[in-house]
Amino acid sequence: MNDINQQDIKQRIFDTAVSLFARKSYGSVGVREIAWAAGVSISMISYHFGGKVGILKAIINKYFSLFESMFNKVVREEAPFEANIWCFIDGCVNLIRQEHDLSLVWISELNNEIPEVAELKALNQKKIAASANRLLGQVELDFDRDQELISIIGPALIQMIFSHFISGGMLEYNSKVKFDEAYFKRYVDILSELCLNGIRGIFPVTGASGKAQD
Amino acid sequence: MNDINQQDIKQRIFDTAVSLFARKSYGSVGVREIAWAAGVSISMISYHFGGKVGILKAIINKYFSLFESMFNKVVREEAPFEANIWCFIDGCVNLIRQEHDLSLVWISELNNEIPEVAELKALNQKKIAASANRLLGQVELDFDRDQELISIIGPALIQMIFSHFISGGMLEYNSKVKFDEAYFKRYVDILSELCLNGIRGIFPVTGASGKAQD
Amino acid sequence: MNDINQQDIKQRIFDTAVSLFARKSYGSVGVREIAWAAGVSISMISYHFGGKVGILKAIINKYFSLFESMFNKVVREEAPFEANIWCFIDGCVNLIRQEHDLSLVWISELNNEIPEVAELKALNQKKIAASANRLLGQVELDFDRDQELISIIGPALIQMIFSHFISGGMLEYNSKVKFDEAYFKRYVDILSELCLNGIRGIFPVTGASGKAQD
Amino acid sequence: MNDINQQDIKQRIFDTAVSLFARKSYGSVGVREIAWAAGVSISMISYHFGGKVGILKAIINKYFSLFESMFNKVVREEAPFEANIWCFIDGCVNLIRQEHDLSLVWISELNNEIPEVAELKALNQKKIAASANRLLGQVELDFDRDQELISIIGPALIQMIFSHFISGGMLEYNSKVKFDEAYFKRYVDILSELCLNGIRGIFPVTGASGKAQD
DNA sequence: AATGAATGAGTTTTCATTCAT
DNA sequence: AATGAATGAAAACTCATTCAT
Repeated sequence: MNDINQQDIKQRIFDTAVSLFARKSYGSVGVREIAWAAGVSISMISYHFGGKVGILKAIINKYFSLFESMFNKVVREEAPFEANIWCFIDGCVNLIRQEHDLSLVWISELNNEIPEVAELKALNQKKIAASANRLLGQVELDFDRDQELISIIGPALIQMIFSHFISGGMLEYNSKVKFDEAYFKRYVDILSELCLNGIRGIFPVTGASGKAQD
Repeated sequence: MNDINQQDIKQRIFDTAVSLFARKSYGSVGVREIAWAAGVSISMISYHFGGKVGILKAIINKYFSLFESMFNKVVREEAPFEANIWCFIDGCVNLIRQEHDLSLVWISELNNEIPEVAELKALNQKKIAASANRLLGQVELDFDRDQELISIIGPALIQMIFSHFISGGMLEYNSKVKFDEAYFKRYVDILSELCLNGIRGIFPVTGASGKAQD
Repeated sequence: MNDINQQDIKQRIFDTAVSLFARKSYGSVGVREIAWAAGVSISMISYHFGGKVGILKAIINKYFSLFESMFNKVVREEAPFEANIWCFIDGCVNLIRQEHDLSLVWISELNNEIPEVAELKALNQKKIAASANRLLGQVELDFDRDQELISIIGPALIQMIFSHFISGGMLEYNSKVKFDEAYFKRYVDILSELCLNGIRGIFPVTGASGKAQD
Repeated sequence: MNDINQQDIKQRIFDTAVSLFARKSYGSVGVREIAWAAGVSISMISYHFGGKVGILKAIINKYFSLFESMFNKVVREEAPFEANIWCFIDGCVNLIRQEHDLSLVWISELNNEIPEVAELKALNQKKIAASANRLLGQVELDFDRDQELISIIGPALIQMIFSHFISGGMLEYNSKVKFDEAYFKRYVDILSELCLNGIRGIFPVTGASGKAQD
């Protein structure tokens, strides 16, 4: 084997597993299937990832590093809240589109009960919470009153962003719509409007307009 | 065993499976685990449901019948669009809260690849689409222009409604919030506002205000 | 399958495993080998014994129940110490000859490190110690002085008794000796004499002659 | 790596393997475990010993060379039989104490069924037999009559000597005894007495007193 | 209707060894 | 001399289902 293939194998296992997990869920995919699809021998999975669960952990870690760098790139504290929301949604959508299967595995295996994975989940939660707080830090919030609100809108936003990609087959009944560049531009706009108008409606005067308004 | 137990057994299997599938996903739960947890013999699963997948199909069917009757109860064509949206969200949330595990299994196993289940999925999609159309039928829509919009907001709404229940552990970072009756009242209100304000923002003059408004 | 075979399978697995473990050691025998040799399907091992280690545990338990009932049958507190020693050795030798492989597995896997087996070992130790104490209870011992002595002679006696069966191949160099009934009669006599004369030599006047001497 | 490390590696593998085999038996220890524990790469085992079984062969050879030189040092043909017995037991005990794990592996893997190892066993048997004959050669034996006796007492003596080290955990019920220098002095004395008194009892007049006695 | 023994294909993981470097 | 990636066979075990009772 040459150097290219050596690096290849680990990557090929990873990519194949991501693709299979996304389509069939972690629990329904066996190591054999991954190995066969990747064109490597079964033992390579234990060798490179220490077992099946190791791939999942690698996937989660990978997704988070991508999410984090995306967040740091698109959200700027000096920007207006509205712009940041749009940029965040746009960043998420771009990330999901670029790393479609990876993102899908992450969102799908969120309530995975494997103990080792639960640790990573906990870590992820903290990171997400920290990121979210940076985003929300811009808005003048009465925390005692609005904490509840945030704990509702936060997850709702995430699920909304993922909705198109999760529902997958559910959308097929409407086959006229083409999922092209323009579609996703609209997708981001609509979700962004939905979110901002929604928040404005709920915080009638102060609040959602953000500090940047001043 | 007497007749009471007979019915018992099938029900006990169903309930136990729902609970286990919700916590650990369909793929990660074995028939033995179900049988043991339900206190019945393993063969009973094949006997009553024709196999493991039979339980999943029963779950999906059950959820749909519940969903359908909920929808028919809360959505009224003569009511204003806004009221219907609120009632729909409220109905969904109530259904999820009453049949928490059942709902979770349904939403989680949406992109299950088992062929037999895929058929049910197709059926479900049609039913949901039909229901959604009844809801949306109230609004004056330019279908050629707004079809895209609907195909975005529809799934987004569903995922938003489920967001609190899906994200589960993700919310723990905010431990001050108690998930009581008042919380879910607020939950419905907020999501409803978010949705309606959002739509109003996007359809500035005509549109979202709906036929009923006239 | 008829009733005879049903009971047969578990027993056949047990017997086959005992035979294989005795010849090749627990660690070197796989479940497949056992299943094949016993003419049953591999899953039957997990089914009936909960796994490979379950067979070993069953073996140990079985041996101990045999050992215990043997001990209770041959050792009588009212008999003289010398007679009891002879009877004990004779009982052991008979047990080993009747349950040759079982005994061999037990003695061979004594320092097995499998955790689950260690628990059984501990239990066994207590039982053996209790039995040994009943045997030694007859002798007037200065415990503070003779505890050491007992802790040396006890294991030495056990190993001596097993020596012929452990060494297996080691004896082959002397092929003229036939291992028949007469041989084992001599075997018991010799070991018994060795033991008693040895003890008499060490406890010159009091002691080993035992209470029964009075 | 320099020459020092080269020798180091082979030795480290050997020592680590001896320690692991002693604790967990040959069959239960894998090459990786050895390599990891020794801090060398896995291939080194095949490289230096030609495979896992090569280590075991090396262990057996090593133990025999130690045993042989011990025997030649402690047993002297001109010495009285009793003295030789004591010296032999003392030599064995010292060897076992100095090379505890090595000795344990040897005694534990005696009935190992690996073909390559069986050859070594055969060789060992001859050497032991030859050594034993030198020891017994001192005694006036009627070989036709006493061959049986020897074939019994020989292995019994070996097992007796090892008994303390084999039984390991079995002794724990008697925790007051400390296994110090004085203990092993007593250990040798007791076993020696046991053996000699035993033999004297069996060969009442002639025999065990030995040629050298005259 | 209900059981539990039995199955064989399935699971993941580990094995000792080989090979190119 | 030494490595570590790679392998294929084998490890123990679990799977959902079937079948005689």
